[in-house]
Amino acid sequence: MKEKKEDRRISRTRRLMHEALMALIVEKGYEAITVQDILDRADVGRSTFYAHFRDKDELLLSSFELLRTLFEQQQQELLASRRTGKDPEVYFVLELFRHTGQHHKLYKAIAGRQSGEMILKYLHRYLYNMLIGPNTEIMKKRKAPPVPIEITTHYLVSALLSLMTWWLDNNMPYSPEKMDEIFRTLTAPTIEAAINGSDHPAKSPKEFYSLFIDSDCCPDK
Amino acid sequence: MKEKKEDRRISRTRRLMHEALMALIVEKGYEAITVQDILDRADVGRSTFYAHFRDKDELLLSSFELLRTLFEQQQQELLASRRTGKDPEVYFVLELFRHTGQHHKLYKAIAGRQSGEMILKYLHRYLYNMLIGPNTEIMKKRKAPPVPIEITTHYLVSALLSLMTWWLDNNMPYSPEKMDEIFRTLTAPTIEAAINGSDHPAKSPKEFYSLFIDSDCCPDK
Amino acid sequence: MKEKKEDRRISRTRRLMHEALMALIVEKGYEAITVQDILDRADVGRSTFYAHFRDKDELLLSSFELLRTLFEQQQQELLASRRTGKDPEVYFVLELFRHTGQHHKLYKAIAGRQSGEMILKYLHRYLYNMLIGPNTEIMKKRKAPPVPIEITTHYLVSALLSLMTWWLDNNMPYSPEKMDEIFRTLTAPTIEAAINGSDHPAKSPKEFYSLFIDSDCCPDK
Amino acid sequence: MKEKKEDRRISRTRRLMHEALMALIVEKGYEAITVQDILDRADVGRSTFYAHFRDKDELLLSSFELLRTLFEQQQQELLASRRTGKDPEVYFVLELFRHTGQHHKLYKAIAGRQSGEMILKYLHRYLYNMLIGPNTEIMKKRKAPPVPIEITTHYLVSALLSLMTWWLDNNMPYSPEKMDEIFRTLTAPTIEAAINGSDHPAKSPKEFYSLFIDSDCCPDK
DNA sequence: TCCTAAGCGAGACGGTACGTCTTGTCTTCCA
DNA sequence: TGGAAGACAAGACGTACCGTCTCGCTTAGGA
Repeated sequence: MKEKKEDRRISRTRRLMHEALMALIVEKGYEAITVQDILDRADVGRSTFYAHFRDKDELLLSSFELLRTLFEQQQQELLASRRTGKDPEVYFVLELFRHTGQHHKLYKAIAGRQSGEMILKYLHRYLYNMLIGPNTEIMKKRKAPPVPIEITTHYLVSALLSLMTWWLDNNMPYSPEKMDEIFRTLTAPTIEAAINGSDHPAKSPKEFYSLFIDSDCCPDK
Repeated sequence: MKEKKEDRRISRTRRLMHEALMALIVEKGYEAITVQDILDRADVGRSTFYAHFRDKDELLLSSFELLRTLFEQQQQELLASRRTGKDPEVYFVLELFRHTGQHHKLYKAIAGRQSGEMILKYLHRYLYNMLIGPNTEIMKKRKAPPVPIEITTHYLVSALLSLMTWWLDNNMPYSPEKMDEIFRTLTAPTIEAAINGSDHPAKSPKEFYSLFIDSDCCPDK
Repeated sequence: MKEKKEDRRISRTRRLMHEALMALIVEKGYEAITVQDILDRADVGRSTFYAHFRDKDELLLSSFELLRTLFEQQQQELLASRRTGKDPEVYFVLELFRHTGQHHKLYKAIAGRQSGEMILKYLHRYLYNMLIGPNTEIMKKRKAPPVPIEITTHYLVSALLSLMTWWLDNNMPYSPEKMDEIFRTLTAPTIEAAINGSDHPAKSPKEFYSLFIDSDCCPDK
Repeated sequence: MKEKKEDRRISRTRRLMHEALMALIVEKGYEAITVQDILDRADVGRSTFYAHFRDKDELLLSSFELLRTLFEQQQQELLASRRTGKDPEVYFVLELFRHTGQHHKLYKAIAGRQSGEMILKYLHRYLYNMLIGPNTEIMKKRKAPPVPIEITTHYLVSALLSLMTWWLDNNMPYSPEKMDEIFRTLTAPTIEAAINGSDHPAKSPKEFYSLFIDSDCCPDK
């Protein structure tokens, strides 16, 4: 009981700092934020900050884990509520797009310009771990897939994240549902192909590249 | 005549700074480098540096453009030399893997952990511009592709880059040729599907996700 | 009865802090000591410390008063024990040198390099008050001494303290008795001169300075 | 010639900092001064400060050496100008009192409250070195002085400094000439006594202490 | 016997100064 | 006279202490 109170006091400070960070990220972007900015906004002492976090990055990561936890809780609730019905119908990627869309200001500020690096790496690892389990399961049933399993997984995660960042960077011109559909359209055949040799094996280079390179390309500026 | 000499002098300075940057990147990674480090290594005055480049990033970009130029020249030469023969057989992605493999120390330091952000953005833009032209051409001939063309292009570029970085970050366990093949295996069906509705339209979500998520996934922590 | 016990409890804490301070002073010198050091050493809570002392200095002063009390008690006892005999023979300065010599570790750490300022001021005041009474008495009996009485007193105290610190800083190369003798040798004529015009009045500047400055002195580096 | 200019630039910054320090010392006392205060006052960057001085103390010492140099130059000039006449008549202690009186604001702020420690130590060393030479000379001519020579010198220096600080702390109630006279009155017999056994040897303790301690002294509060 | 007040430890907290570091500007010198 | 050298201002960083504070614990005396 007493522990609870102390915990609350402690986390009050942490919460203040998280909130300050979030507000500041939306305002001026992560990189431009100074530790002092956070202190001023959160009305917190410098030493307090460093007592809780090694640096700005650790605070960001910590905030991010809060977001992740939030997302996962929502997923659990959704799952639970729908399970009462007959059909679960909870699709991860769709929910991810929805969640991201809801917090788009935050995600855009975070994953858009800078700091993206770190956060994207984090997300990549997170999603990778999410997929690697099921994927390995599936793979074990088949034999000798034409593409190594980690590559496929890495590839799929990158693909998802690239759609995500494109979506955010372009002000979300489509609905989460549409994005989900696009994702499925683009990756489904790849998955098919990567798992079993698929019906049509890898095209020869010549065949493949003739698909879209038909001129002496003079790219860029 | 003297202008020539002066030009050389100038570029001597620039070259020194480029070399210093490259050496330092390999040594300690881009982010950890200080302008002062570069000055010391290149034995150059502070003002000299800022006379040539706005900041560290501009120097990196500048160095990168040198690399790109080198790559393009190699491509031209290759193309020229092979064109004398009957069959061009110059495949862009393959050459890209080869080139990257050759300079892997540099690319790893640059595109690996740090600084990746900026350089990857740069590369993304570069490759995007390379593809967007041909792609648009192709698209015009078809009608109403199921996925917007910019998304497809963005997607493909991200896919290529993700393979690239995976390859570098994992110490290039496969040959460039193998990577090229993997790339083709993974993207060919996607291209097919994105351009014309393909034979099999997007699977329903339920169908799709059942492909690899068959359990209450409890990823990571 | 209860007060007694409580007092004991209280003073137990205070005693711990005093002891910690003393030990730490000998170890690393007063200035280098942190309040935290004291807390750790005394195994005492931060708030407890500040409940007893405003700051580090107050603790030092308080410790010092303990020492002074000790010294005075010793003096009283000595006085009492000797008074039973015929001749008191308790000479203040001599006892001071003896006392200081006994606790030289402490005094050296305190009055040597650091913190000296405060403690020396304190001692100065203490000794000054000790002398000012008797001196004034004596002075009243004479008329118009050539040097104002406060100056003489201040001077004598400084002289004593300077011998004291010299003695401590140089690892006490002489016995307390010898130091006492030196003190008397150096100050007796001054006292004589300061009180009554003495037999020989102040020398003229020329005469005086010719005593020891006979060359163009080029002091120091 | 060019060096001169550079020197001037460099010293311009240093001069600004010295001036700022002096002004601030008079205003609020040395200890209360923050490095930031100095920077603000001198309109100088933080790094610049630390490029020139390790810390606040080093700046103070440096300033002090400037003062010392000033004093010594004045002495030289005085000496030179008077030497043209028949009689040098430059008396060191007198001039010291005069110099101190001229800059009393500064000296009071510096040597009064805090920082005194360091500066007084410095002065002590300075004056000690000034005396030790001539004194040793004189001593060599006599044999076996009753008080070791270093002690006498240390004693005299302390005596001078104690008069100095008393004078400053009490708002200079006497003229430099009077202080000089007092100094001579107080120290002349001591010097006499310390050098040769003097006419009257050290009084016995009983005799000596009866001079001013005639009651059970209850000093201090 | 329980109760209440105080001494106490633990340590979170706001605040301030420090000395380090890096950046980009600006002045000065030299060839 | 234009480029190199490097002094400089600006200001963020992470560290170290400080003195205040809130919180429960223990304990001892009075009910």
